[in-house]
This record gives sequence, C-alpha cells and structure tokens, in this order.
Amino acid sequence: MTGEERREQVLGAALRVFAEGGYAATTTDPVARAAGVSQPYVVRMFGTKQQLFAEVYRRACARVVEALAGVQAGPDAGERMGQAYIELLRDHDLLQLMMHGYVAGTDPEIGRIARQTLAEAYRLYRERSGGSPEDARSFVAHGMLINVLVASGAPDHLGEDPDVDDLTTCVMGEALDGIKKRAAG
Amino acid sequence: MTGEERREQVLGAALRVFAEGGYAATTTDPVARAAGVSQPYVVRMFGTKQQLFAEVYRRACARVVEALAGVQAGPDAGERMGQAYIELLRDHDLLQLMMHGYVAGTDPEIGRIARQTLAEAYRLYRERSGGSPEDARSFVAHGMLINVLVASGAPDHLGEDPDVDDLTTCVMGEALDGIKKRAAG
DNA sequence: GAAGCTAGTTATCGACTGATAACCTGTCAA
DNA sequence: TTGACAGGTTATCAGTCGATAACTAGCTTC
Repeated sequence: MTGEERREQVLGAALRVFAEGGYAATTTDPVARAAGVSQPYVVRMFGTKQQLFAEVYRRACARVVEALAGVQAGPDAGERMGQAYIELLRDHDLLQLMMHGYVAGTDPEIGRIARQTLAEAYRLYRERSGGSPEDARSFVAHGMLINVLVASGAPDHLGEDPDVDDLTTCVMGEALDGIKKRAAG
Repeated sequence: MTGEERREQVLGAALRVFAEGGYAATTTDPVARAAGVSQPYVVRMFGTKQQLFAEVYRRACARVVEALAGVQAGPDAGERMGQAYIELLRDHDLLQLMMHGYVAGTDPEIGRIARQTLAEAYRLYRERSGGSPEDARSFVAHGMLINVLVASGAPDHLGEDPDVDDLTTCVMGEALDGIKKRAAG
C-alpha cells in the first residue's frame, strides 16, 4: 500500500477513535489497530500523538468550513446553511471530534483552529445569508447546541427523561430521523 | 481540620484543576497539591479519580441549575436568566468544567448529568419566562456558545484574529468587560 | 492509660503508554 | 548482484499515574 493511502487510512481511523474518546483518553494503540498497522508505525508516521491529533482536527474543521462555504449566497442561504450543517451529522464522528477540540487546551494550536472555525462559520453565515450579526450568532449557537447534544449522547438516550426528550426533539427536529436511521443502520 | 472542611477544599481544588485540563488529562497529583494534601489521600477520600470527578461535576451542574432556578417568573424573566448565566462567568472554572462533562463519554453517569442539566435549563427557561420552545432553545444554545467560546479561550485571545473578535464581541457583548476585569485582577 | 477514632503521611507497586531502536522485506535502478 | 529506498514489524524502554498498604499523630472516651 502507498504511503499516502496508508496515511489516509490512519487519519480516518484516528478520526473515529479520537471522536469517541477525546485526545487524552485515547491511546495510539486502538488507532493503529483500527487502521490495521502497528502502534509504533502510527507514532512515527506523524511524529507524536499530539501532531496526529492536530492533523485529524485540522481536517475535520476544514470539512465543516467547506460544507458551509459550499452554500451559495441567496435569499434562503441561511436555511440552506443550516441544512448543510445538519448533513454533517451523518458523519457522527466529525462534530464529536470538534467538541473535543474545544476543550483540548493543552495544545494552543488546537484552540486557535477551534476559534477560527467558529469565526469562519459566523463570517460565512453573514456573508452568504446577509443576516444580522445576531442572526449569525444564533446560527453558530444552535450549531454548538447540536454539537453538545450529540456529544453528550442525547439522541442515543431518547425515552429516558421527558425533559431531555423535549429539548432534543426541539433542537434536532426532523434531523433526528436521519440520525436514528444512521444509528440503526 | 475537619473531614468535611478538607473535603470541600479538595473539591474546590479539583474544580479548578479539572476545569483546566479535563478529566483524562488531569492527574490526581495537582489536585492534591492545590488542596494542600497528599495524592493518596485525595484518592482514598473519594474512592477513585472517576468518583471524584463525578462529584465535582455534579456540584458544578447543581450550581448552574440553582442560579437559573433562582430567577423569579415575570415579564422579563428571560433577560434575567440570561443575566444570571452571565454572572456564572465570574467563576471561569464552572462553565469550563461543564464543557469537559459533555465530552466525558467514559462515564455514562456524567453524560446523564450533562443531558439533565441542559434539559433543566430549557425547562426552567420555559417555565419562568413563558417563552416558546424556540425561545428556550435559543437561550440554551447561546449558553452553549458562551461555554464553547470560553473553553476555546476566545476572551483570552482577543486582538489576534478579526473574525474571532467579531464573533466574541457579538456573543459576549458587555459581559466581556467583566470577564477581562476578572482575568486582569 | 489504653483503646479507638479521625485525619492524615510516606513508601511503593503494577499497569499503561508514547516513543525509540533495530530489524525485515519487496521493488526497482544501475 | 548489489544497493538503496519505501513501507512496514517486533522488541523494548523510561516515565507516569492511580491505587494500595502500612504507619503516625492527636484527640476523646471509658
């Protein structure tokens, strides 16, 4: 297998594994096993575990920004950007990893990327939808609420607590069907 | 020193230290040093590191819920609840710890508390302000955005990126002054 | 005055984990 | 054939960390 192919494979495995456990709690060993290579090889490929995480995180953030940037300006651009964000939920790991980035204060680079991604979403919303700063703020805020709900496992624990169900259905709405399908399938 | 006093001291120290580093990345040693006791004593006091974190997290969530529950119903209850949440920012560690709870999927109990706290904020907002589900959803969403911005260090990195500054000032607004004062003092 | 409880300590261990070193193997050019 | 390079592996270590065990000092109670 090509170095480039193997690298992509490891990055994909790392996305899944890091998304589940976060940076600190995840060892390089399950990443290696998920990618089908040995643990030392993973480390040597990226130098350090931290550099691997940084690379995974950079790519995840880039994918989110690209998804939003792909929405053309127009009268209903705001709604389409919301839809584009919901679409990202298909890849459960993506948004969950983003959450881990927000709290990974160990690496200042991670924090910088996290802040920039938030700001870019805000900027893109304003640019494409032409909405007010308050509209854009609400857009980003709802995105964060979705992230938090997903990260805390709300969609996986429906039916356990009526209050939680209320909030979850109010936030996720129709998107919930897609999520549950994904979880089941 | 009384056992109860010492216990409070350790819980206070653990809040600060866990807020900074999260659960997995934080060892029991700095908690012990911050509390002025030995590391084994911290562990024995709570059984395991995980149980210590759970206790700290429970208390933090309880404080947030209490702050919101302390707002009386009335015509401007919504605004006052927003104000109450901003007040919580005085204790920087509190909201930062909450963020760590959202991504601490290792312990199912933590996830349950996290979801319940979110739901309780939603429920209280609806109850006290009489607002629509959408209003309450926005309230909680903005709370999460504040949490994420604080956790990712946005208030500490103003002036580095214009886009980030835009978003931060739009979200935090006047509250920013109080935060900066706290950071300076 | 000794038993016993509370509030701690020091010493130490066993498991884990990121990282390093050394080695292996197939392919391809000279 | 030889050598060099890409793409890996196994063996192993050095540091870290949560947890346990054993011990100590002060206070109270009978």
